[in-house]
Amino acid sequence: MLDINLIRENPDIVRDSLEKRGDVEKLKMLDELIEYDKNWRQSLTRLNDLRHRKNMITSEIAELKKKRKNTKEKIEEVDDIAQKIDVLTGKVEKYRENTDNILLRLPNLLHDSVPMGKNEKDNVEIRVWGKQPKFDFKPKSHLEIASDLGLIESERAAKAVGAGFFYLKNELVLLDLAIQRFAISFLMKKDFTLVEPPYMVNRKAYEGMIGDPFDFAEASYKIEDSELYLIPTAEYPLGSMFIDEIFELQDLPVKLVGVSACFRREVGTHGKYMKGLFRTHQFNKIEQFIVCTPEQSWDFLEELQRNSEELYQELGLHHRVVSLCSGDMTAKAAKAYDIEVWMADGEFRESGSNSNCTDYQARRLNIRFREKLGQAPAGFVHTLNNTALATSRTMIAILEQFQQRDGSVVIPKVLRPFMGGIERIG
RNA sequence: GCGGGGUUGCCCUAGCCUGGUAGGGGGCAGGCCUGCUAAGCCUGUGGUCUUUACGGGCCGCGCGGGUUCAAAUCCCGCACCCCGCGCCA
Repeated sequence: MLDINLIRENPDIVRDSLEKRGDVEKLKMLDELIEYDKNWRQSLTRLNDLRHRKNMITSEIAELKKKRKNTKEKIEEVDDIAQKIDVLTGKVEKYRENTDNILLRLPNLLHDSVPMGKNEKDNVEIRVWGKQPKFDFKPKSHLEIASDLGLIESERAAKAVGAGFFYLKNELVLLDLAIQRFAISFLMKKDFTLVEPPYMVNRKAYEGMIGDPFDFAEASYKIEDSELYLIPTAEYPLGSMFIDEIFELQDLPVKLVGVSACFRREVGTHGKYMKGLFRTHQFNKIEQFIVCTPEQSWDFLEELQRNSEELYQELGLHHRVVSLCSGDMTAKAAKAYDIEVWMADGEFRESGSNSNCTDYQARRLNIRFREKLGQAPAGFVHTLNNTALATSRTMIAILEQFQQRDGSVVIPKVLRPFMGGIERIG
């Protein structure tokens, strides 16, 4: 959520950012918001005037009562004002509701360094690491590899659950776990605190983290008969751990590594790449999450990025880093990098995403920090989240990049200690 | 699931029975007095509106309703926390 004061004082900054995102609809909403806010403030002033008059008379009544004098006239007068207050209150609330609804839907301000662009085609490649694997045979897709090795059941999953779910078996399960253990060890060495969060959050937490609440219904799995939702990423419960908290300066930054399953409905992704494990309703992910001061967040964005890239490098996976362009940026992010890993059909595809959400989530969730002990909070913290490794997409890359002519797959050295020394599957 | 206790500003706490300006302490900030291991005193302290505020107003006691001229206080509903009991892998 943006600071309403920023919108009042510098609407052009907000407008420029929305134009850069190419979000015509939100530009219109911004103008509406400014109008609603103006009306809200005007009618609030009038309402407060009426309340003031009512309070004055009320205390006069208290005085009269003390002196045992007649209060009938005053009470009639106050009844009259009370009616006007009722009417005006309804108006004020309506204006406020309208501003709030729009405010919640406006995306974060973009950082100056975000490249201009319309969609993912305009993302800017920053680095490519490793060499494209060369095969002297026709490489298979991960789904073929895993099926041929008896490591995956998709048709049976469709019977038991539905499309987009999978049973993993034997070495593929071990690989999944090894990827998680590897990423966890790596990040714990870098002073991240390991957290297994709840796999469900309540509505306030979900809406606070997501950005535009409009996306909410499409993104979330709701638990029937409760206000609980399956998490789409550990980021959600990690961030909402700190709802309404005030951090002391010396307790920042908070560096967390979350380990969890993630659940996504993937509504509205028709036409996108769907093959095999790439887009599933459930997958496991190791997530980096940071809470810090506004001064620290841009350095941490780069630090988180280095961590992710090191993980891919240690795995030996050919990948590239792109800076997301203005049109491809999620609502909550001020700036984001994606890591795209190479797949055997010759494409780089997103396997992780690193975002600085600045104070956008913190303002919604009321997470603040204090500059000095005993003082009132100085402002909102900044939050960042970055995939360390999502097991499904990392497994795709491992299976496809390290496949052999005989159908077997060589396991990256760094993972072997975490899977009982297995060097090769198949 | 049942019973009991609780939720007050940056923190702690009083006020609730018996409705009438949210009081005290701590911390923090500023000021005053003083001068020797220091201490004392005063003022301020949340959000918001008033274009700016010397100022003024409104809101704010877990959340949402209700009663009332007036609600932290009374009534109803809900959430969360603590204790005990029950159930449970």
